[in-house]
Amino acid sequence: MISTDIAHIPAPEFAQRLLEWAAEQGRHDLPWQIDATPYSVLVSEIMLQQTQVATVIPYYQRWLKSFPTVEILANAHEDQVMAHWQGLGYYSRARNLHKAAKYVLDSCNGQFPNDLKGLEAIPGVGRYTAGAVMSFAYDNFGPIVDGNVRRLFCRLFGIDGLPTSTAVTKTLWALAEHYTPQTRNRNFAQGLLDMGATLCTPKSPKCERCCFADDCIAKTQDRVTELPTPKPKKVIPTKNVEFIWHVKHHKIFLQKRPDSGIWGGLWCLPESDENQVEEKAKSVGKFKHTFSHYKLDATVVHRPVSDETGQWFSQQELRDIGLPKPIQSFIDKHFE
DNA sequence: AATTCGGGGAC
DNA sequence: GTCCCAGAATT
Repeated sequence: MISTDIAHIPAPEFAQRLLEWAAEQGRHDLPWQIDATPYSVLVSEIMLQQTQVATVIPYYQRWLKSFPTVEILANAHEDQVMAHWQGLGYYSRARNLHKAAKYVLDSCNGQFPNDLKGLEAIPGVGRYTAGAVMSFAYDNFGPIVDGNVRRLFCRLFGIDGLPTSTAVTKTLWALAEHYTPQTRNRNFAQGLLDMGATLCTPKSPKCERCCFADDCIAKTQDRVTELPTPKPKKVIPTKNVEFIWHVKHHKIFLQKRPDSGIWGGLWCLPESDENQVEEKAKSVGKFKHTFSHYKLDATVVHRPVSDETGQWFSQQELRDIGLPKPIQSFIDKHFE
């Protein structure tokens, strides 16, 4: 149980007010809200992890067109799966979603689990996604805590401390379980997300349209700009990397990157082993790229490569595999 | 408890 | 440029 000291709004009243707000001001035309099935909800939720709605929409549409059912996804080739994820980032999500389809087919007799525990056993599905599938696919009890809920709750209940810290996270989940009703869960969960995404935004929240403004600790104590507690920023390092340019007979030589690490599972120009580099090679070109946790300073050079370690691709074939965008863009400039 | 996974929207 | 996004898995 959570103390009424923090949860200062009665649960039934909270749900009622949120549902009413959602009916009037919520989002009702997102692609994954149409004919939601456990599979389509899972696809959308995995894509939406740390990724904004506007970015996901075209990927979601293409995905369901190519992989309309969990069976078709399970039987698809990995390269085709990765190609559909090209440019979306966090590529382990794609590999896990592929694994998830195989898991549902092989270990669940093709039937999606319909409880939180069963859903969390699916590769790539954590506590948030399990709750989201329960709510959106089954319209059943499924508490959710994502970035939207963190921000909304930290303000509404006046919670200090880093919103992703262990202590605050524990409080947020307790609040989510406390306030999540037993009915109308689809509308309830959607309302929470809509409120965080469209009203209780990081900057200049639209408190005048909020159904909880009178009860919001941050608002009533004029601490909206202080909550949630901002993350301390840190400087990101720069990595210098060499990629290898190997072109023969209008074909380019690529290697599949290991599952772990950046661009995992994508085809890419071979990366030269720094320890093996003895002499300066002729540079083909350079490019820079910024990730969230480091900067990449890349040089592309001519170097010998063992043919066993990869495959040759024509310009045409490059379109059917997943290449990192900076690599794709470099190749487009220099190939042919 | 910290780190590692991308890329882009919004400002 | 900065901040952060319908987080999960790994160390």
